[in-house]
Amino acid sequence: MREVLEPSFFRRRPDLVAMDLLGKVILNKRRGTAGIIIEVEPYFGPEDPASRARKGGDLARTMGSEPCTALIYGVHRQWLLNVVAHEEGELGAILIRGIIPINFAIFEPLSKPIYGPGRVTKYLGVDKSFHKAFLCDPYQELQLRHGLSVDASLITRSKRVGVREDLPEPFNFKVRVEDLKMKRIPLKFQC
DNA sequence: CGCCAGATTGACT
DNA sequence: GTCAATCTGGCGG
Repeated sequence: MREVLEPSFFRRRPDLVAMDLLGKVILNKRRGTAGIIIEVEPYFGPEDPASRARKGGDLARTMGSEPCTALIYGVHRQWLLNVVAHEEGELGAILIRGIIPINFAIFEPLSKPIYGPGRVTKYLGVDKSFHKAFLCDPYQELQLRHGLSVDASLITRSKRVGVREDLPEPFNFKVRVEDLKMKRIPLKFQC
């Protein structure tokens, strides 16, 4: 447990990956910051009116790159952290919108949740330099690791935040913090 | 090359 | 409530 996620985890439909990312851990090894993911949004290919995939260029190319690659989207003076996720030959990425800061070593919360994709990257110390980093590699500075298991019944769905033209289905996924069972888990390995 | 819009945030009227 | 900062790609001249 608590190891990095497998790339195959991300080789599925972005909405399914998004839901399963809730409870997982994002870790910045260099900075020593980490958080449990509590809010995400999937973005799909060109059929998704809110997706940067339809714009082409580097963002669209990155959305089609190796699943588990970081995609850093710069907008309005924020860096937004996404993880590439898609089936073979498709495009997709998951936006990380909320975390609970944790002490990774003892796996305990450090503070109230952080909501807002720009605030998440600011807390974690993620910027453009992490663009295209591979997050399923234990030797990378930025990693995605296993964390808590979240029951599907505890996931709330709503429309994606801040998009003008959204898909008919609600694609914002959240877990309520009080529904997360935090328990002390001894660290089996050092990182 | 200039200008616009967007998956935002925080400061200020 | 309003405004502006800043990154990227599309579009128009």
